[in-house]
Amino acid sequence: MSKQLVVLDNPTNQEVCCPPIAEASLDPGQATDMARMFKALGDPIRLRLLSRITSAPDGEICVCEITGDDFNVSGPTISHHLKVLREAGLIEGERRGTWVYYRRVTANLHQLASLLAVQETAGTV
Amino acid sequence: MSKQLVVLDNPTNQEVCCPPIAEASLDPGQATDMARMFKALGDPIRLRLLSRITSAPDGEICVCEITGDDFNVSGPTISHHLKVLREAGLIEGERRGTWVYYRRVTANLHQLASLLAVQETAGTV
DNA sequence: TCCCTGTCTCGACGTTTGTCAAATCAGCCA
DNA sequence: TGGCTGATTTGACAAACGTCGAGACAGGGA
Repeated sequence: MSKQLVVLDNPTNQEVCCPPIAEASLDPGQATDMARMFKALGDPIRLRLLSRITSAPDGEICVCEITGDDFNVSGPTISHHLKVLREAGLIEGERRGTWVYYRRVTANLHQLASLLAVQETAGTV
Repeated sequence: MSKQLVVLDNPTNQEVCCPPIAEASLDPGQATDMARMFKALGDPIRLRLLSRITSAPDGEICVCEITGDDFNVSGPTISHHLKVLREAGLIEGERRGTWVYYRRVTANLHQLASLLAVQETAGTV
């Protein structure tokens, strides 16, 4: 492994998945892939972490700006949640010298959003 | 309770939540609400159930078309998953005589999708 | 009325998850 | 080289989750 700019990991980086759930039934294999990503979003701390990363002005954020923050949780726990998001393919991390930076994986976030796309039919709750 | 057309439950039916995570950091309260819905999507069986319901031609589907299907899981387990989706506010159920029908809650699905909205910047992974 | 079918609830089980403290790894600098 | 800071891994534990079988409830029909 080279020393600089190592992309930590991003196992589920499939390109494009499937039509919106409103258009056709998801097949079991696709459902497993997508569920892994949704599960990663199923925790308030991870959702806030992802939001911080995704909305960062520079497109990335240093972990040093996160740890011991207003998350009311220990450093290792933050690290654990970042790993879950990383292994789900929603973010990717990179070490630059002392610090580690995270940024979003746009394609996969977009994939989730379009999977949930529904037309707002009038009269529907 | 009246006998016909009883809406089973739909506790988290908040109207509109928050800007996309890419635009501003989610506050803790909103993150908790949204995470509850995402967690409900974090299981392959539930995702497939939601897809079946959401893509049903009539806008709703009878549980009798689901139970003992190709989900490789028992009836009570299907029932459990439907309950999780229901309590997350993603679907709602209604009994009509012998059968129970489920349909999607469009507003909340839309809310999740727009929370994940990201612009596909060129050159981003 | 009684039974039958469809759906849900209850209780139990093994597994997974979220959390922490302690230890470890990675890179910088004296 | 050694020590320092930043970030992750490990090991442990309680809580939550997914699953099932058994039983209960709801409605329809004989």
